Amino acid sequence: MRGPDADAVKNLDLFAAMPETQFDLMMQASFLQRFPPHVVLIDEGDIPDFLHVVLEGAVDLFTQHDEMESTVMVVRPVRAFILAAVMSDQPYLKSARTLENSRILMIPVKSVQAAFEASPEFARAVVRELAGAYRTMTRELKNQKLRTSLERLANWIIRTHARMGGTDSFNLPYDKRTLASRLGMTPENLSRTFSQLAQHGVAIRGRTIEVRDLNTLINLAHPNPLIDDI
Amino acid sequence: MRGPDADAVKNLDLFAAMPETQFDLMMQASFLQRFPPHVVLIDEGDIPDFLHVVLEGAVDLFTQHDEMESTVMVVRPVRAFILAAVMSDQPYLKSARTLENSRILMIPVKSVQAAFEASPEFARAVVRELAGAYRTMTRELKNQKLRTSLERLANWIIRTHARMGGTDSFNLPYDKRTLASRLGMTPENLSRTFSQLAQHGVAIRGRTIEVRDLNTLINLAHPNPLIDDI
DNA sequence: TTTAATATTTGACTTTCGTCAATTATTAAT
DNA sequence: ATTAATAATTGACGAAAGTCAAATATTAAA
Repeated sequence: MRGPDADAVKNLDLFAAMPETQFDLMMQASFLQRFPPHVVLIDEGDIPDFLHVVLEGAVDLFTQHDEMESTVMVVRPVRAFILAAVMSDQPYLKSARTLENSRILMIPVKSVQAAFEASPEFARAVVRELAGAYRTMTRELKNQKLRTSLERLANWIIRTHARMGGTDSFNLPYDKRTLASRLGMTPENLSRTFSQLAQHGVAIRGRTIEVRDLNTLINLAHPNPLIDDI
Repeated sequence: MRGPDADAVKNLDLFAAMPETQFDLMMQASFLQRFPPHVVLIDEGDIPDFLHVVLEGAVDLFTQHDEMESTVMVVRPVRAFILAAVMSDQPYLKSARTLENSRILMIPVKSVQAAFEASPEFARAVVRELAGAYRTMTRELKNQKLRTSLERLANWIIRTHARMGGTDSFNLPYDKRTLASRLGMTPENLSRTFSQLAQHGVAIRGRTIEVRDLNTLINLAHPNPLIDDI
């Protein structure tokens, strides 16, 4: 792979410090694919064969058990996902599916592992990435264990509001079913929880969320830098 | 530090492949401390100064927010903990306190980072450890999001039963308050959930758990290798 | 041991959240 | 634009889990 896509990938923290030749070697073994929405890219339990990088679109990392299903996170460009399974040669613990039309770069596991052996810069970056992923998961577990669903939603809105640039009103980045699952609740409960937020400075019209009174919302949500990554 | 303690540490996956001289260098900068039960070793939010290794006793990794507190995991010998914060120079996301009389090895962050730069073997081990820690946290989150507290307790018993060597009856490794928190429920709810398990092949007398009918218990719990690490 | 402190259990009750079914919106397809 | 399909909301209800207080156990201390 070459061109602007390769540049975008090379600009990732994960690959930026890697020697150019090593990176090119890895890219030569990799390929790019387009997928329509709702295509399953990874089945949990499978042994990893590729490191995936979202270049465009969005990927839902989810998991199933008994009749239950839950979205763990949504990955957006440009970002690699499920590095831990790749680096440890262990079965995927999460499945992955596209949420939208997406372009995904697939780097063979062997190439990633070879690059890791060959490049100390890349090795350092892998450690940073894994440590960051671990910490993200720790935050998520804390969010889940220490908060009610009202608080989780309130904090999600605060965080997303900030990510969208702090503009008063923004659109949901994915459908409410996915958001509910991501936040660990049912769609019905999400719907009711949204209504509750009317008393706390938030207005919802369809997919549009308007933060009318951020202070009131913060007062309810109790955002915490050791949970919310703010 | 020298002697059998150093040997135990050197035998950890994390340090086993490291060159002897490098390891000795690290140990020279480290020190060993004894702590009584319920001593706080780490406060979440602080910047890491040591990598900790439990040599004896048990350490509770927990987190607090609003009036809530939750145990994330209990670390037993011989095991390092909170490596991710150390490797990424970021604030601890969890606090740590002893549950019992414990001996803790404290390795200065600088020494760990120096060893990481100097030894590719250690670098590889760090990646394995972080990837494993990430996966443990992923499992924990799945456990929390996909299961009821009855199922979490049932699976915890199956797992602990297996770890204790599969003997029919074993003792709780820590008090019920901590177990409840670890499993994401209140002590009252744990107590009631234990009673429910009487109909599913488990008998509880004080701290002793007897697995009377493992098949019945498994039938309730639905253990899953992608959650339970079995 | 006996007492005091702490941990656990139980009861009564509330809150949170899930389920199922019926509507109502929204989106996609003809 | 009309229809069909899908998504979201609402109501009615039940189940799961939390809270508070009191009663029992258990453990630690005198």
